[in-house]
Amino acid sequence: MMEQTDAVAALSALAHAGRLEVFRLLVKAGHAGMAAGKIAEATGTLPNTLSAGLNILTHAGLIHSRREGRSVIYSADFKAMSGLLTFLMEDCCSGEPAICGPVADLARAGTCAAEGCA
Amino acid sequence: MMEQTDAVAALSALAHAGRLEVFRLLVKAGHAGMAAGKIAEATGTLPNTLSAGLNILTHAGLIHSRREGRSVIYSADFKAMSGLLTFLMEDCCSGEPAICGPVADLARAGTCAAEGCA
DNA sequence: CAATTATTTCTATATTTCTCGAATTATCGA
DNA sequence: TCGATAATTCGAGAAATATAGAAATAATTG
Repeated sequence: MMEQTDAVAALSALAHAGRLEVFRLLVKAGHAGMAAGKIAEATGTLPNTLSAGLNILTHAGLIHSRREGRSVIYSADFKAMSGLLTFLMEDCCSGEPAICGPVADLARAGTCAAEGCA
Repeated sequence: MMEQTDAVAALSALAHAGRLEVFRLLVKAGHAGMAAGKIAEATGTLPNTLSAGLNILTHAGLIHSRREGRSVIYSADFKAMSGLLTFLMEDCCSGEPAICGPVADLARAGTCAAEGCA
C-alpha cells in the first residue's frame, strides 16, 4: 500500500518536463531499459543534468538501474507506476459508481500481476 | 489528447502533500463537492493557504468551482483525472504486452465515458 | 446600511529546486 | 598502467515555490 509521502515523491519526480520525458521513454523501452548516454542523446540533456534527474526518479522508486560494462542501464519500475495510479484512484467516486465507472475499473485493475512485471 | 505541458501542470499541482490531500478529498466527495471552508476545516489549513492551493489545482484543470450563496463549492474534474492517468500509461509496455497487461488494460479503460462524468 | 461570514488577493520572506561547469569515479582496451 | 569512454558528484548562482499576515471582495442577515 502506497502512502501519501511516497505518492508526493513520485508525483514530484514526474512533475518536470525533462524527467517526465525520461520516464515515458523508459516505459516504452520496457525491461530492456536504456543506457544513460542513450537517454541523454534522445532527450538532448547534458549528462550531469540528466544524472540528477535519474537520481530523483530512482529515489522516488519509479525507475531502477543496473550496470552493464561502462554503461548504466535504466528501466521503469512498472510495479511502482501501478501503485501510484492505484493510489490516485483510490476511493474514486465512492458511493457513486455511476460517476466514473471506467476509472473505478481501472483502480481495481491497477495491480501489476503479470509475471515479468518488476 | 493531453499534452506534456498539461501533464506537468497537473503532476506539479498534485506533488504537494496538502494539495494531494485536498484533491483526494474531492475525489471522494464526488459531484457534490465541498465548500472551501469545509476543506480548510477537514485539512487544518489556513484559508488563504488553502485558497492558493485550490487556485493551483484549478489552473491545472483538476478541479473546478461554483458559487453557492456565500460558499464556493469545489469538486474534482474526473475527466481531467482520467486524462492524466491515460497520458501516464500511454505506450506502456509497447511491444511487450506480457510485461504489464493489467496496466495496459487500464490505459484502454482510462476514458471517462460515463454520463455524469464532468 | 452596518455587521457577519466566506473566500480571495496582495505582499514579503523563507525555502526549495533547477541547471551548469568542473572535478571525480568506474570500466574497458591497448 | 595509460588513455579513452561513461556516468556521477560537488558547488554555486538563478529561478520557482510555499506560507502567512493583512487587507480586500462577495454574499447574506438584521
